[in-house]
Amino acid sequence: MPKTSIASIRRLEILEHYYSLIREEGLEGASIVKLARRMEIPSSLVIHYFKTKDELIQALITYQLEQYEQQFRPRLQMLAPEDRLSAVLAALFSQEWMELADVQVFYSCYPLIFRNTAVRIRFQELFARFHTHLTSELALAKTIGLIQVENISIASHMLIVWVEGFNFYANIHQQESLFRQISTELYAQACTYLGFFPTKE
Amino acid sequence: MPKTSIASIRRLEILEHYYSLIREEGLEGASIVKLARRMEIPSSLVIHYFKTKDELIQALITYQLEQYEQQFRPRLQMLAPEDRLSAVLAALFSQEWMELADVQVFYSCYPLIFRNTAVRIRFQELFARFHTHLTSELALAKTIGLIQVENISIASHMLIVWVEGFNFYANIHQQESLFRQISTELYAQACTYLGFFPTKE
DNA sequence: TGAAATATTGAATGGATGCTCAATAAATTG
DNA sequence: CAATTTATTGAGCATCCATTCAATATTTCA
Repeated sequence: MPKTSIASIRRLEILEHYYSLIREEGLEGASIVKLARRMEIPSSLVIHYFKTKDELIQALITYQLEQYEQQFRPRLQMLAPEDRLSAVLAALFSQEWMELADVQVFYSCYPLIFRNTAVRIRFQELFARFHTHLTSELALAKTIGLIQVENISIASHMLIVWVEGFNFYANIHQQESLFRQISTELYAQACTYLGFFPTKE
Repeated sequence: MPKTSIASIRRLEILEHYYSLIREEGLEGASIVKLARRMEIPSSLVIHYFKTKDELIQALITYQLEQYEQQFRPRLQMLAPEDRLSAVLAALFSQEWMELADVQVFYSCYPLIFRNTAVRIRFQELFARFHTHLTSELALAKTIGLIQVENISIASHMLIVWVEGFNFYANIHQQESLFRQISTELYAQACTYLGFFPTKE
């Protein structure tokens, strides 16, 4: 008698398969029939758990954004306050960060914000939380005199813009050397902007 | 006996309708049948000009990226060298700039870079040209001592990252006040980064 | 244990999709 | 003008799609 009923297990199973299907074939290539075939269940079972395709996509996005957030949250909370900020900044522009969410799925869902209000709101919420975390991180750093920047809320927006722009641009080029050049420069420029001078070791 | 044969006219007509169809229904909702219905022609005529759907999408992206480029090119070449850079920078983070390409179409096509090599290359080329223009703009500014930044090639990459990140982030929020705040800050920070101090009027 | 609720199946529906094909109309060119 | 190429049409095909439905199996719980 597990608290997680069979229903929630199945739903999760379906979402995971849907996720990997989209990863391989894109959002437009991922149909319920293909999904069911891949799981070796009738498509009607999928519909049993998600009444319509829109409901499935909605759940997929929630799942995907939760995954993303669950991964970046711990990365923002670690270490002693002095080392912390530089670690956070380095993480933001790292290869590792870019692979938090599967880019294929993430960028396939993104254009839905233009037609699907529910999706737009989910993205807004995600980035609102991202912004909150960054802001409290900057607040901490400012308290102990690590950074000088005046408006930490705006500074957080700036960091997000840089991270997202970096990901967007890097995906197009998939070129190791350019990637490193830009990420290094972004890191340095972010430090300057924040008025932050990490003690090198 | 126009040099543009009836074929190229038709092809363009089809692409324009396809573009506006995607704008309304997204890439996944835009089928050849719907496209033909909207143009009041049989779908086989569409196939006559674009043998497969992939060919149609390919042409659409070329068309879309050309539109985009034809619009930003003139915006980067104007005015006297002294006023020019600040105008360019202001343009990059403007509402107007964001509307150069239809966001719906642009961001719907973007995820194709992950599975469609031809699409990826087209995006690479577009941004390569964008980068070239920006770099020569910065080179000019540096020659006349307007900016101090050392590596103008990297600086151009940075500008692109900021522009794209800004667009990505702004689309999510569609909130006028936040938009203005961030764009103002980005402009200021870009000036600082470049070592550029526009003479205010 | 037995009744009600849920999970699972498989067949079926109507509609859309990408695309083919053969036929006709129009334009181009020798 | 005649021959050939191109543009346009409409019917048709196999396939896939999201979703429905009725029937059966399994689980839950009183």
